[in-house]
Amino acid sequence: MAAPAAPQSGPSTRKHGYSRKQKSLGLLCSNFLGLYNRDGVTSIGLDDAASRLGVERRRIYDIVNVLESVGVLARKAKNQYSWKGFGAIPNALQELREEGLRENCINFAGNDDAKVSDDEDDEERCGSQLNDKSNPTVNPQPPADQKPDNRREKSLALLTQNFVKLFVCSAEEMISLDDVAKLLLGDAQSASAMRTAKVRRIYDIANVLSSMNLIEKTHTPDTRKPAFKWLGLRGKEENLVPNESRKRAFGTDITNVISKRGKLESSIGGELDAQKQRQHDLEDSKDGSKSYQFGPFAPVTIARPGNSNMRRVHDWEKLTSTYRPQYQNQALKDLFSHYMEAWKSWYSEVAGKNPIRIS
DNA sequence: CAATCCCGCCAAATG
DNA sequence: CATTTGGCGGGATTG
Repeated sequence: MAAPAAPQSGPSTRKHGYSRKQKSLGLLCSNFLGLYNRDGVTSIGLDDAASRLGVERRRIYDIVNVLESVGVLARKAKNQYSWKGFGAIPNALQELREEGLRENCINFAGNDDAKVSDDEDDEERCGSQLNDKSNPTVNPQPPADQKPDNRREKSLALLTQNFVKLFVCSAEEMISLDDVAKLLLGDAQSASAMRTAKVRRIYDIANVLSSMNLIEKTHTPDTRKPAFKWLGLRGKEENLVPNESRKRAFGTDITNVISKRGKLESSIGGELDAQKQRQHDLEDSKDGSKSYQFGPFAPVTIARPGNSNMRRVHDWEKLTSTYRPQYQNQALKDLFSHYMEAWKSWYSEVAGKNPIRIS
């Protein structure tokens, strides 16, 4: 009983079988976003989301927690979240930045420290480290905190906050996974053991953040180590998406592939849903001289010693609800090709680009 | 082999 | 007490 589900002994099926990509948190998040981004949506029920996305409740919590940290959602009540939209992101980031800077008491003031390649801005935790029922340094709720929120200290939400603060506060636009883990761990001394555990969570966060194009997975130029690049509101233009057409929500249910890890569809016989609609109507790409290597500004002033020169970076204030996936990762892009079709369906509807009427 | 991270058990919060 | 939230890490997948 409870046999771990026969791991489908015999992956003899050369190319078919279980694909973990199809169940990734990132994809799920994209579906979630696509499902609730249309106007008219105000509240989101966890059960509703879970069933419509075809996943267990647990997964929704993961997404919701990180989305809330960026302002896209807000917990309203039990089982109930309210949709704030992408427009709420700039503000949320702003607050995170200020909050992060405030918490950052220590200024190290290290001069001749000079890290070999990348320097990392300190973050949270400056004094206490071991369990001490003192005040929890980093915490939105300053005083009157008697509740043992030891749990909250390790919550995905908080981790996400800190993750974002890391980028929003410093001028760094690329941080290696290793550093992130180290910084989120609680500053100094990083237990190699605990780091491994933490890394799992970081992957979760990164996937969700990636699906929103706030960050992108890459690796350091020099080394081949995995890293995250902060995209922020880069590439956000108020070009289209007046989003004022119709608040009609069609039965656009996009369920994640129904397939469990240990099982493989035996009824799959090349379910290539060859959409008759051509899909090579790539948007943009109008000019081939577009280099998004480093954004228009990208204030990556490596000047660390000076620091404190935090002039207003970017102009996050007018972010539209536009949201177009433009992955560069070969892996993700490949994955997305399949998903793209479904995506474009609703996207074109919302964008009003192609008044296609799917009926 | 190492990096990535899905799945879901089961324990804290709530209601 | 029933439910809702969500740590946490085994171990499957991928690279």
